[in-house]
Amino acid sequence: MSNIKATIVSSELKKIPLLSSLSDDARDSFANKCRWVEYGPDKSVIERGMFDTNVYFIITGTLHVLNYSETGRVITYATLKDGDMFGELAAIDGLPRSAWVCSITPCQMATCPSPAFINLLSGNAEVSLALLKRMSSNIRLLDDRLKDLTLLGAEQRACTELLRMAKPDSEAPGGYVISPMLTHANFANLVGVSRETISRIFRKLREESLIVHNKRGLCIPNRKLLEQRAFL
Amino acid sequence: MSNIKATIVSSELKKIPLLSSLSDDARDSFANKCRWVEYGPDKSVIERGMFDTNVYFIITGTLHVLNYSETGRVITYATLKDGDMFGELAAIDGLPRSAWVCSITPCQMATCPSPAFINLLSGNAEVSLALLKRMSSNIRLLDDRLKDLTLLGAEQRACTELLRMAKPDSEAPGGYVISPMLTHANFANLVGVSRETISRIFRKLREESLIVHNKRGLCIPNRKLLEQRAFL
DNA sequence: ACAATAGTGTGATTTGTATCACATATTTCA
DNA sequence: TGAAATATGTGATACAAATCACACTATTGT
Repeated sequence: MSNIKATIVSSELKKIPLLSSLSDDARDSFANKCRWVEYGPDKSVIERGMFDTNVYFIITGTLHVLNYSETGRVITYATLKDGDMFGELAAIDGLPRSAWVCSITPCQMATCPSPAFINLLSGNAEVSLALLKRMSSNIRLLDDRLKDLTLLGAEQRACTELLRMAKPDSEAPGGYVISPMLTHANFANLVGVSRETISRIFRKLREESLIVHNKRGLCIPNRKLLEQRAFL
Repeated sequence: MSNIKATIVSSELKKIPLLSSLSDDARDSFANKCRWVEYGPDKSVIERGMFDTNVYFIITGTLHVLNYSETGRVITYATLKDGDMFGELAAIDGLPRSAWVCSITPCQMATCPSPAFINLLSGNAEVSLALLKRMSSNIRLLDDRLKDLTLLGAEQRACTELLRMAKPDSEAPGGYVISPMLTHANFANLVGVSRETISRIFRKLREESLIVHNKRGLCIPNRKLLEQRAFL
């Protein structure tokens, strides 16, 4: 890779929170170990069971982390966006990939081989700690979803997931939005129910004005009310 | 804490795989930051929502990591044993505890405050990396269980969990054992089904000789057969 | 050795959610 | 602009698993 390209990669890597503690020099030299990769929409970046160990840093684009059953049903673990990373598990433990990662939108990413990543971690306690934090929050989320899945019904889980995804709405004071909203089918995979069930649940929530659909996505006018619904 | 006590703690900490890369000196000085704690059986060590951030290293004893629903139903995430650790999430990110940890048998543990643990990680890339590995395998397990829960039926999940828990049987060549076996109720919480359903599933598996109960616990004479059952 | 407690087995019934089978919208792009 | 492809809405039915209710069996302790 040319130095010019590496310099470009390095400046793009500034957008990755995990690497924010690196000095310019350290980031430059790490960027030298990275490759620039681009994917179109609906492309598979990582496939379950493969033995590659590269780490990916998302500069722009959206991807889904998911798994299939033999019968073709899907479970979605997470939606990844600009600034996120993935592929760290295999890079750390060398085991085969545990899930698929597929691009939704076109994606630009920097990727580096496992040894370069391990080397980065060994030499930078701050990056190491940042990754530990990332993985902690990952585990907390997985714990929560596992709990929801065994202890809650479909409607409660759907509400909980809506609350997790909602961000304060800049255009409606006090309100929350999910924008852009996933398709029912995708949301269903995330919650672990059928598409039809999500459709029925949303109808009810809409009838009670707990959620509102518009062009911006899905709005939650009153978060408290939805929380009440999620907890009983 | 007296130096004598710290020395004892240090030698006990040798049993913790996570700390195995530490030199005697480094371990001694870390042991100085630790406190020795003991719990009887059925005691709560960590409670969901609490803001303490201590890390625990299990010298002897067994504990369960779990969560309750409002209705009293339980989900068990993991069983921890000698050499394991817990409490690292809160120590790393400072957030409230995400689950309960309860002693099953009497327990002896070393515990240290979050800053001492963070300090240990910052100064020891090897320990840091070992923890990253531990958390990676944790995430893989959670991913798997989440997948099983949404994509598989109760019987398949029960078989999968049996396979996960089984270890090669030293007394029966080629066979596997789970020893000691959990109660049906506990196993049910782990798999995310009712106790009665586990009872019925075990009856079927016993009728087909896929599992055998005896005083040592639960034996799996032919792992391959059980795997077949789990995958269809 | 006995009662008390904890764990297990099994039928009958109810429940939630998947599945099937369409109708109806909405978006995409030729 | 119209046709194809995607996404959504909704009833009817099927089914797996929870729940309820109780008998039975081990384990524990005094």
